[in-house]
Amino acid sequence: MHAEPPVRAGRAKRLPRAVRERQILDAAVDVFSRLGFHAASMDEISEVAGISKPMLYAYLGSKEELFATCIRRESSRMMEAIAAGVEPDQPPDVQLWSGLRAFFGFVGENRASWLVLHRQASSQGGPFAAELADMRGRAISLVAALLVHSATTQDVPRASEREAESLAAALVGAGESLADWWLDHPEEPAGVVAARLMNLVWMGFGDLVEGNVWHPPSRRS
Amino acid sequence: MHAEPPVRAGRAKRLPRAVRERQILDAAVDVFSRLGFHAASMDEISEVAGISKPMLYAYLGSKEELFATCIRRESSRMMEAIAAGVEPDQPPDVQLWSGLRAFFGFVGENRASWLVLHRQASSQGGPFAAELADMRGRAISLVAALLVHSATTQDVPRASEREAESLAAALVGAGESLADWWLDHPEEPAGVVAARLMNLVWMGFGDLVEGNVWHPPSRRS
DNA sequence: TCCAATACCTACTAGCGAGTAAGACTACTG
DNA sequence: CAGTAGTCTTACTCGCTAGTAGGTATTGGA
Repeated sequence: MHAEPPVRAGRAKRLPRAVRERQILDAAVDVFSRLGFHAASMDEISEVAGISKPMLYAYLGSKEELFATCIRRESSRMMEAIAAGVEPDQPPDVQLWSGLRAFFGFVGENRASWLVLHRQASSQGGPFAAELADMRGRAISLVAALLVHSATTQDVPRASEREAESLAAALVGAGESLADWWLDHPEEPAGVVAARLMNLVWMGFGDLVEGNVWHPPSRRS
Repeated sequence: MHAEPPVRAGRAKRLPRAVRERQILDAAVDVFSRLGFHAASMDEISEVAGISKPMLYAYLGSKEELFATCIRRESSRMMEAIAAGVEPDQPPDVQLWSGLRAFFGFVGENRASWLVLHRQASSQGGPFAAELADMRGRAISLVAALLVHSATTQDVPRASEREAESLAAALVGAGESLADWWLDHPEEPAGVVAARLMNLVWMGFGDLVEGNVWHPPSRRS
């Protein structure tokens, strides 16, 4: 009746550019993850960010540029999280295990990021697909290198480059799909989901149906 | 210079409704697979189909209805192809193998269908996601049932319902991802790609890096 | 206290694309 | 040669959204 700013006061508080840009990117990731690239409107993003549309354009450029920036930021965050979690001096199975743990940990704590990266970016044909395919390609190459390395270590040089890469693609896809499944069954802890995938790809169904499971080497005993 | 209708003559030849509907659906799958749901316009679909826009609406309804119809048709085709390829009276590993062969065979011969199903449908939040998730869910359940069955056959009842389902989700995702990878490496035959995935999920990396591979039981020797 | 830079806004334009109104062509039926 | 049912078209309306023009607060320095 006489008072006002419960939501969306007329004018936003004045803030330095760097801070606003982060807020805008946060809002953009949120909206893009919920609606997808096309269905998301710049009006809604600006509203969620708490500023007006021209600010968006002044700071982040066009809609496409904004989306690309989101993808770059989120993919960097994810790759860093995984790199931080992996233990490079361990045997291959342990490296894979720690990588999977880090991946599922990230997804669990950054659902919006994951949705933008996995669903939205891959389905837009624009320059984003390239951006995204690039990150995905790096992940696949990483896994492929791990495979080749562990194979050659065992004196089994039969894994060709292409074979390793295709297996890595399958593994990455399995991780993505399992992450999606996990979003619908959030009651499970990240470690359990990661362990399942680890068992699948390391042991295989053939072993699993016979009761043979993989488990991490105990740290201290 | 005096004759013409190489492209888009003024008026389309008169055809019975059923035939036109098939043409329209073919065109729609093509355009949707290239551009995605939102970026595809009804104008372009009608042009590719060789008719005018009101025909689209008269026969197939709104854009959403059209897309849903595409998804239903293509998913049915795929499920039938897989069902036709699987051999129900065989042991679990052979069943899985024949299913994978059928799947990659279908994708290889129906790239557009696959793109619509996998990329476009899953990223639209509308009622399509439900439609698509439904088919995907059926596939996952099928695999899960196969897993549970093969586990119980071996007197290892430890695979819980949920565990089997999540493993099946991972496997389906691995198949999808590998199919996408395959689109970028089409020189490989379907059977080779299918065999790789079969080895991965049945034997596991642990066996593969040691040189142990799975291969189908020879039919006649 | 003035000034300039930077943050921020309201209020538009422009164009694309879903969906439709109203009618024209074709073919079969009597 | 009607008449009628089904096929097919041109030529719109109308809403929505990317992007912008032009102007107003706020701050910090001279």
